[in-house]
Amino acid sequence: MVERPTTKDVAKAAGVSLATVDRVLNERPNVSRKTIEKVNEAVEKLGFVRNLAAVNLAKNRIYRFCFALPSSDTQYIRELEKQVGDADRSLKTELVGAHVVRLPMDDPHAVARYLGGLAADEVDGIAIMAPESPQVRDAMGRLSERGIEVVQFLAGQVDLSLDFIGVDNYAAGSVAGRLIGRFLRGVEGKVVVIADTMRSLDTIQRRLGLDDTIRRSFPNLQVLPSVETYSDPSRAKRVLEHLFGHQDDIVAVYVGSLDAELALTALQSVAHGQDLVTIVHERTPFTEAALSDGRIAALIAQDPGHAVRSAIRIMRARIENRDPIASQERIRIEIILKENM
Amino acid sequence: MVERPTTKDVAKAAGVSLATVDRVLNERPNVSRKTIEKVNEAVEKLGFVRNLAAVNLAKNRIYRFCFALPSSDTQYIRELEKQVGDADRSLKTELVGAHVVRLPMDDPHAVARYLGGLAADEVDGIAIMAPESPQVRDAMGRLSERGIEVVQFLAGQVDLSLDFIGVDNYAAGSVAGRLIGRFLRGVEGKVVVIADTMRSLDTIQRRLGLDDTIRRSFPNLQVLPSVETYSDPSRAKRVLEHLFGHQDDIVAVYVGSLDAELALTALQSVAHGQDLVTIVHERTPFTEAALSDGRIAALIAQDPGHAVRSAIRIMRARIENRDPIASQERIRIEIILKENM
DNA sequence: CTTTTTTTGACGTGCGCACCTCAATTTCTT
DNA sequence: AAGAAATTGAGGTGCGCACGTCAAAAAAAG
Repeated sequence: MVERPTTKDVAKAAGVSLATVDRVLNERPNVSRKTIEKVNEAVEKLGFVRNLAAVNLAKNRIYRFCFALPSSDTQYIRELEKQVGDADRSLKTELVGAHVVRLPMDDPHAVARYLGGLAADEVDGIAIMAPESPQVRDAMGRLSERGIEVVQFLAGQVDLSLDFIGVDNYAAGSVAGRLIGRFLRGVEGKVVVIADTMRSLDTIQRRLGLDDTIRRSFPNLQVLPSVETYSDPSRAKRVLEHLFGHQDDIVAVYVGSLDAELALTALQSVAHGQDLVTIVHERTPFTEAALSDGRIAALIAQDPGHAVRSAIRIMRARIENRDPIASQERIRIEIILKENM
Repeated sequence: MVERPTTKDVAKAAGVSLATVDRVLNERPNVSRKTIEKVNEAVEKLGFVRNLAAVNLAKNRIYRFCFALPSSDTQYIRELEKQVGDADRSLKTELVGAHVVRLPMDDPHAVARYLGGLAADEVDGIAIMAPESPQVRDAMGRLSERGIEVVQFLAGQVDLSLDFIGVDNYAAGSVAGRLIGRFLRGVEGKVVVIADTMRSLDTIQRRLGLDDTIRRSFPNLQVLPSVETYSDPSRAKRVLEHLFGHQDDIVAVYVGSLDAELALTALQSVAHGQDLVTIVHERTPFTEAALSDGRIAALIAQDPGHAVRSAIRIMRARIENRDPIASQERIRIEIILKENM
């Protein structure tokens, strides 16, 4: 049985009092440089590590984390909401709570207004899934200054100094490119890209990754200009009909946004019976079914449960002034086939 | 600010004393059926959840977990060892320690002897990565009875009632099969399977998965009998030379064990310049390099860091009599291409 | 109804740390 | 050297719970 050193041991080893150790450990004022060093040396020497249980108990701290998700009600968002609920339940015992708010992410002012109204005594951290916009970015920065931990969740604001939880979308697009190229093994033809809208940063990055990989590694393929559905089924069908009417050697389809269902439904009525290599993003009941019956060749996904838990761990680590474990928190780009569903 | 209910609140709500609440919560004897129900109802009503920090503090409990890994010194095992070290460091603050012991896994008696010598006061749980064998299985069962939590780590004993951390190897083999079939897109030819030894359960299961998928979905391919290297480079080279000398339409190679380096090195000298779809298991510096430069088409992997952390969480949950979060603990079969390394 | 057994209550202690107050001491100013 | 300021020590309290002791009350057995 190995006894862990306590603050008392540190005090003895450093030749100072408990109060002083406390001052050093909690970075309170009025401690001389020399004393700080003495204590830190003792900490090093003993390998002292704060007992988190005791810290949390003493602080009697409850973490309340909020996930701001889009109000659009897709299967993927619903899955995220469920994961937040699960995390909330299973982390109760560890003194953290998590809840969801739905915000109209297409209205940056409304989002910024909501964020602006948040107070540090109602929530300790917030994970925001909002598309890039200056208003939102500013609001996030201000939250951060007000002492609320902010992370970007699955959707990015460019080059902000906040933590980002989610995959590298350029790489995700590249993966799609390689899968399509590999699955077609030298066949010549054209690749259709379908997206909700190409104005979203994530979609743009995925498209770039796809283009670069295809251009570099699969010159037999040609990527067509993106088709935007604007989440409108009839529009989707119309533009796809036009496309398939004018191009006769389409061999692959890549849906670069989150609404695979809309895109694939439109596609099915337009390109029925054609042998297409189809790649879409994210696991949902719909995409899983499509993968099972072969309408989709592969799925590129990021685990929503992992993303939620990771966001919580990161916010918590930041609040406690610890460094998150980078390797644990990196969200992987998952490739899902029928066999590893 | 929401106040969490405490045992005191439960006592008040149930109309009993703190001592009685304690008796019920910790399942101590001498409590009447009625009282137990009253307390449980109060717990339900208030949504009371034990404060883990307080529990751990009061119990002043330190968890010591052990990872029993094979003494064979491959890159993958070394990576596992590193991950255990990382976990040990980052979980210090949460009162858990983890360390590695290396055992000669090819000697079941030695393994069983080591396990038999373990006492419950030196370790709280052990994760064992040992190939299937009756002796080891028995020893694990006895450990479990002696109050040491045991989990099977990445290598399985069939149908034991212990937790298993690792991927479904049949599915992993199936994934390999689908990747090979997809990447070859109808090309006819033969698939070579290379393994350290086919006597390991994991390897057998992967082979089965591969066979079934190829047979069902890719009748253009034919899987050849497995080649065993016995971890011997010269033997590997010899048998592969023989194989490639007698078969002229080999189109794919699947390395079903963990020693991709040995197999690929032998392969390279034998089948230099041939266009083979090669699939191997696990990320190591070697396999990553091979993936980068195209010698490997894809990697099938299970995240060793995740596996280690998952094993620790599961052992801990078992000790605390909690249920692990199934979805968090499932190890995924990862497909890794150049683009999502 | 008494005796035995079971059930309950009251109370104390300690886990390791944070945070607070009030002196006592040391160091710096002028 | 005297006062002001900075630094340190001593000590207490409480976080929520586990665990132990002892006595009182209630229920079961005779």
